[in-house]
Amino acid sequence: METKRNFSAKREAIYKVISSTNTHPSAEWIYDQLRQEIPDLSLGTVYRNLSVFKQNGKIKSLGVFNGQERFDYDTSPHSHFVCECCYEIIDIPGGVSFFERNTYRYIERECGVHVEGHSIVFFGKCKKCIIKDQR
Amino acid sequence: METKRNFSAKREAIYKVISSTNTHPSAEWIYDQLRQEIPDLSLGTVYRNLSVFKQNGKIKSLGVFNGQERFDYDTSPHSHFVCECCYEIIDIPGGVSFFERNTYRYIERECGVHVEGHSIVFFGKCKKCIIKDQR
DNA sequence: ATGACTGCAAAGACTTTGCATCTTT
DNA sequence: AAAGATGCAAAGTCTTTGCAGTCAT
Repeated sequence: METKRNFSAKREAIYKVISSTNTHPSAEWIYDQLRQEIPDLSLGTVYRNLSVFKQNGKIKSLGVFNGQERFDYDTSPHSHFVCECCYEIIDIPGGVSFFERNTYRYIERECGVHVEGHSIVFFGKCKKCIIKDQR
Repeated sequence: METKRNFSAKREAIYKVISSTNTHPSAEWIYDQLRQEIPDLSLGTVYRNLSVFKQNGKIKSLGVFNGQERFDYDTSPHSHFVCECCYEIIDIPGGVSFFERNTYRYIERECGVHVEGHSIVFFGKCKKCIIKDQR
């Protein structure tokens, strides 16, 4: 059996940042959070570890918004709201995101594909941006 | 009154390409389609016109997949399937994409935001890639 | 003529990667 | 010591943009 190492101080730190925020961060945001604590951290390391986490299934990519890929440590099914002004991403509480299993089957039948997941994103303007624009 | 020009041979050609395909193209794909017909077309022009169409509401962005922004001339509400192997994007027939108006209201109440739209994307493997992988 | 559109190439933004070095086991 | 992780900087990919020239009205 291969013994996978799967530990490093920096990896832990990166995971801690992403799993302790509800900001759905980008690589750079994580990097900025850690610079003070870990001055010799490299942005490449953040990218490499995010890639590892993604493959592990420890995090999920929410897609690219405003040019940056955004991540979520909460891999349970839920949907998101993205502000088109400031690109804040927030979780939507409740079961808005769920599809019946039948929906997957329907698509598979209808399109001849195999469905493995889905993503629901609502767009609009967040509270802060609404207020900001009223001034 | 301002008189908007809103015409150019190249703009028309670009719109014709995007509106005559069901591939949900990227800028580069459109460019490649037109190179033969219009040898002096520039990729920058494709990007600029796509940006115009987006602002016009003549096309919709489906988001960034595999690093490239993909577009749809069909702006009516419908959802999509994206193959995670080859990044083919196909339309899902039927009403899979609709939310009750109440859903928007629910999110607005719950999150304090203003919802303007949404996007539903299913992920998986397309027919071609399923077959390819069986060999 | 005027304002809009375009080609070209440079610049921008984000992400990936090669290689030497450092860590963990 | 061996395998893996990292820093650094270069390279890669996609997109935007400045400017001079072109096109439609």
